[in-house]
Amino acid sequence: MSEVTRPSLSDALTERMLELIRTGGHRPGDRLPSTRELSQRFAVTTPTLREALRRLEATGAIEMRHGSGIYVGADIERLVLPNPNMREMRGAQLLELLGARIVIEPPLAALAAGRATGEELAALQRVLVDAARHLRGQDAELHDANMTFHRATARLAGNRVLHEVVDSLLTVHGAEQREILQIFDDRRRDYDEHLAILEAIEARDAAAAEERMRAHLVDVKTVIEQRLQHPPK
Amino acid sequence: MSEVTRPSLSDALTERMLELIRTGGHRPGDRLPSTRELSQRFAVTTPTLREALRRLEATGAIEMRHGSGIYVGADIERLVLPNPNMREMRGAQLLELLGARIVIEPPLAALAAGRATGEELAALQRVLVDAARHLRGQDAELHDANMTFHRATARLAGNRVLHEVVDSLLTVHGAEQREILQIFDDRRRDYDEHLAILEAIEARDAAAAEERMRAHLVDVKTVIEQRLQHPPK
DNA sequence: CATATCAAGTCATCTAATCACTCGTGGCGA
DNA sequence: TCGCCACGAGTGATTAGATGACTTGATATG
Repeated sequence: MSEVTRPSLSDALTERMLELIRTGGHRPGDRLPSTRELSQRFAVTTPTLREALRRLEATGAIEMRHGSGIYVGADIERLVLPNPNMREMRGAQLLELLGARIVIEPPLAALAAGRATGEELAALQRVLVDAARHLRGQDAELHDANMTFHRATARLAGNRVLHEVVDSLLTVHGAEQREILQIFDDRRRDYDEHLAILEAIEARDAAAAEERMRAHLVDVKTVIEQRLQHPPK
Repeated sequence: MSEVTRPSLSDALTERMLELIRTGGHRPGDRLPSTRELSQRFAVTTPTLREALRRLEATGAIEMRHGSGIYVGADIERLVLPNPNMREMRGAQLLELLGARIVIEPPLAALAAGRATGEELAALQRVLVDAARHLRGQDAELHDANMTFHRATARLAGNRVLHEVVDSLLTVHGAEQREILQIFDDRRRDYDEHLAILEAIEARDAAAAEERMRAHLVDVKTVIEQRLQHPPK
């Protein structure tokens, strides 16, 4: 069974700190307790506490001033940790991850069909050629090639924010994504569907590209749902 | 005069780590040297190094996997530390951010209409009531209330991954988002459109909810585009 | 061929100090 | 009285080495 990522002590600490700031009625600029007091209150040592604090500092939630204290950041709304937080989502969320991709990626395929240049299309082709080479190779390499296709398609859409979102989804949820591929386990079908998407984009048929990308992801999701209910012996 | 922050050892370390990733020819997914080796190379102790690593982890530059190693994150290109760092707010990026939201949020509104419970709807209503109170108040508070509506709607869709995506978009690009609101500058219209979306969700009319959310965001985008071309003096 | 076991490599955390910086306070001299 | 400055209590920054927990690939076993 795939344990994705353990919740480390320091992960939990980060959340407890956020909780402390939120429920403690602290406002931007307020000073928080000292590191000594915090480490005692949370029953961890200084270095461990500091790791949690550094994460909060990196996202702007707090500010650490040498010799002075720890202060609540100006942007109180920023009390979310994008990366470590997302990674803690696990397990049954395979389906939710696919659900998210079903919402986001098809429109991207349509956009890509509308604006991809010849050179970009050639690059996308090479990605698939590369994937074909791994059809009988190692799982890891095939997985990489498949993910590269989705990332590349997202990039062709020409919206950096959306590209970032897809990229981040596939990276942050890399473990889940890998598990999905393992359960899906139909290399040929994956490849064929990718090819169909590429052809639609090459033909600059936005509607077809969108529909094929959606069908592709729905396909995968359907298989995963079945496999989860009736695990193959 | 308050010198803001003096460069601490760990600050410098963070930058040296970034430098190592960039100039070391590392690509996303590559494994970096072990903590032990890194701490020796930089001549600091493990805890100090870890603080720097945690910051990089929080911004997505790297990923730390217990027992496995430290890996280069996906967005290797835009690695910035948020301390005194302000994000660039270029016009093109504002439009791309809105473009992303136009792709993602309408389907979420549809999902929300399909599954929101009475209690959740009541909560969403309260958010709008709260926003109404700020229609003549401070910019910051109104902005918060407006963003809360979008976040809350995303949450109602019931897909944690998608909710996380929207939340993350509004948080990470908080500065751009605030600028958008400032340029848009039509409080009444914003509020009315939010209200229309809420009504569609309450009526469990998924199609209408989706369409109104899309219209709302397209509205905003159109205004931003015009304002960017013909800035009001 | 599949499964179970094992060991090396790696991150996570602990402990107990010392060093470096900030800022208010009070002494000192003018 | 006023202003300058030295000082110290409080706080964050860093150190050192050791141990625990986890992952992963190799090996052994059925």
